[in-house]
Amino acid sequence: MKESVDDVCQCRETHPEAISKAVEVLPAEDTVRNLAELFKNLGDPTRVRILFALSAGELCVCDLAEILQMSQSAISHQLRLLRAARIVRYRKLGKNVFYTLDDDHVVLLFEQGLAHVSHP
Amino acid sequence: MKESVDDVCQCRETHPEAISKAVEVLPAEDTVRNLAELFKNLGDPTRVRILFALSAGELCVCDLAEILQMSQSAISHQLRLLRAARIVRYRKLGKNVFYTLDDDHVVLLFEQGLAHVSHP
DNA sequence: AGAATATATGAGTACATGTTCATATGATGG
DNA sequence: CCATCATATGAACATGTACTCATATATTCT
Repeated sequence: MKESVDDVCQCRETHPEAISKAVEVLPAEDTVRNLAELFKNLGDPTRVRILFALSAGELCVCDLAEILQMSQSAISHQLRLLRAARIVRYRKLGKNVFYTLDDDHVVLLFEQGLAHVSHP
Repeated sequence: MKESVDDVCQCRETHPEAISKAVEVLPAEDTVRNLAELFKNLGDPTRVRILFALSAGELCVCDLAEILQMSQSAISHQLRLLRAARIVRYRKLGKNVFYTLDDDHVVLLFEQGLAHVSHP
């Protein structure tokens, strides 16, 4: 990510008021990055399905593999990401590891997202 | 994406009730794909910033390049994606093309997302 | 202790993604 | 009509991603 002021558009006809208004609205770099990261984590069909499944209740890795008809390894890799993003939580119980949604924000995001997907 | 039933986890100790409950909750393939696609589109810092900027009002490509301090080309490529996803709308006016948020779902999603990002 | 089960992880690979650079398109003004 | 400005787009490239396969870790049972 190289930065140089001259990389920027050389248009002359900008709209200063609109620009400063937009600049004010822009959140901190960190916030933007975290928000994008969150959405990126929700932006994969496998993870979406995992999270939908977990919205019905606690499940172990094996259950998820069965539900999604995917390999245990594939599921495990995805759960790793979701754990790192603190989207899911887990508890070990014997040989099993049970996963749950960390909170209900995800469900709300899904509902909101579905409202958009189910277009006009 | 290869599919074979034997690719699936060979655990014996699954939880049938939890599984069928989860399976019921799983939306159609299409729905999952569309939802994931939506989130994927929101899952990039550049696009997040573009959308935040647009939440303050209509902007032309040039304005966005100035605001984000990025090349016109980079912005244009991202707007292409956002257009295709029907997240933004545009109108041509002379040499300029002005972009706006297609609806306010995105703002709601951002608010919801920020609530999650601003942790416990 | 040793076998079996459940999960995690590292390497490898095919494919997607975000940017740059160069150039095309399309509108406006001399 | 030609030059200029605003935007769009294609190719190229470097990086990221999602899976598979093989293997490691950890727990339970005998």
